[in-house]
Amino acid sequence: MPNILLADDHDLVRDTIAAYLEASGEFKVLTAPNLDTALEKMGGLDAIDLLILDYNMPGMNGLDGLDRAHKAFPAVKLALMSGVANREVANAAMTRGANGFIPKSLTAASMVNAIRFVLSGERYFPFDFAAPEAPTARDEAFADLSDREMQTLEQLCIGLSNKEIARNLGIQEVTVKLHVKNLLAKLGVSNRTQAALLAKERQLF
Amino acid sequence: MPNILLADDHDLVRDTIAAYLEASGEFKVLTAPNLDTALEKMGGLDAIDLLILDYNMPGMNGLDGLDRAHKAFPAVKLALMSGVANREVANAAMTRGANGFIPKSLTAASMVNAIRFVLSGERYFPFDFAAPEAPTARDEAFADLSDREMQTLEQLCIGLSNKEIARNLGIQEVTVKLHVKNLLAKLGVSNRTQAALLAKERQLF
DNA sequence: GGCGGTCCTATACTTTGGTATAGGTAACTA
DNA sequence: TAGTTACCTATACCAAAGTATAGGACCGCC
Repeated sequence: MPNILLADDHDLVRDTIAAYLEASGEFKVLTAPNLDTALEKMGGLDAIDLLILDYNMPGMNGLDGLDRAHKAFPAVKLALMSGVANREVANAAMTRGANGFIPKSLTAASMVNAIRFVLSGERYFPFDFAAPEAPTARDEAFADLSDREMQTLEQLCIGLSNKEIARNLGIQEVTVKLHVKNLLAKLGVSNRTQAALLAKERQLF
Repeated sequence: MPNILLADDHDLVRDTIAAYLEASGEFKVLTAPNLDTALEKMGGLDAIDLLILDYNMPGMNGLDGLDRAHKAFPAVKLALMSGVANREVANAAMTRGANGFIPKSLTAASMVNAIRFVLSGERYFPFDFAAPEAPTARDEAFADLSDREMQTLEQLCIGLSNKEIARNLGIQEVTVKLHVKNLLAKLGVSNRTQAALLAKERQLF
């Protein structure tokens, strides 16, 4: 019987999903409340076949958690689970070596199918996991940002002033203004607050 | 056997929690993906004893959904479920007539106990539902905001300018500036972007 | 009545944010 | 080689944001 390790910081979600999977009689399910204890458990006696990671969890900053798990246990199959992630996140997860992506919009039965599929060595990646996912013209816009504009946006997302950003990046305030103006245009918003809100909404930082 | 209606927009979470509750053999569980269909189902044949609402769900803007449900079916017990809500939200829910508050940090077994408790007519309200909940000096700060300041903050969170806010609220731009200045001070932040970010982080709007 | 609070407005001011234009460097590319 | 792009800087200007102070209207409260 395959061993599954499920890492999610919400006890309720974790317990119930684990119970549901166990009830199918097909899997043995271990759980962990965060990435670190998950990795510890994987070093233990039980050989884990599949690690399911929640996207929003202590220790998982963005997709870096995937990399950590993959590096530590390259042989173990990885699946990312998320309630909010959009297609971009799913895509990024797959390119980083994940074997599956499980949106929480899935039904419980579909999840079991997906897990079975992944365990059999396939990659499960529901391209249609949600409504057509609004054109996302804006998500593409983020890709158009230059390095400096990206760094500037990151600082905007902490609510810093142009002056502070200039100091942090080691450039002049005028230059920051330029970057801000350009990134506002690229993102199609009209001021820094909207830019910060948009970036946060897209879970960029 | 008591009838429970569980409303959550995440299929996976909803299905597994419902399955877990059903498996206890103590309840009959119906489900709905949003508030509207939940209210529809309650108008049907089955008499619902307890309605469990997810805090973040289409149709639930903040706690208004609680009010709607309570007005439509005053006799039905209400519980709010949330993965992110802080103590303030829980408190507000209770003062609005909810019979229980179920944080997703609860274990599955505790949830069943809580539901049993609520169905017996008690109010379940775990004051200690999370880590000591970081001093949250700032969460209290939100309570200090006057009505107008709150409305102003709400508009800030869409990235509007003072001029636009003034138009929306039907007051002068100077007045908006005053409200902004005051709310910045109360929240302990130094500009509108930080205020918007903070409010969003606390899931206020 | 007076007191305190919220809300609104006004004038006046400083700082910050955003735009426009122009010019310079370096790196990569056709 | 010339052209493109990202990056940096400069000057200048206008708009928006934020601060300070003062005053009036309304309310509930002691």
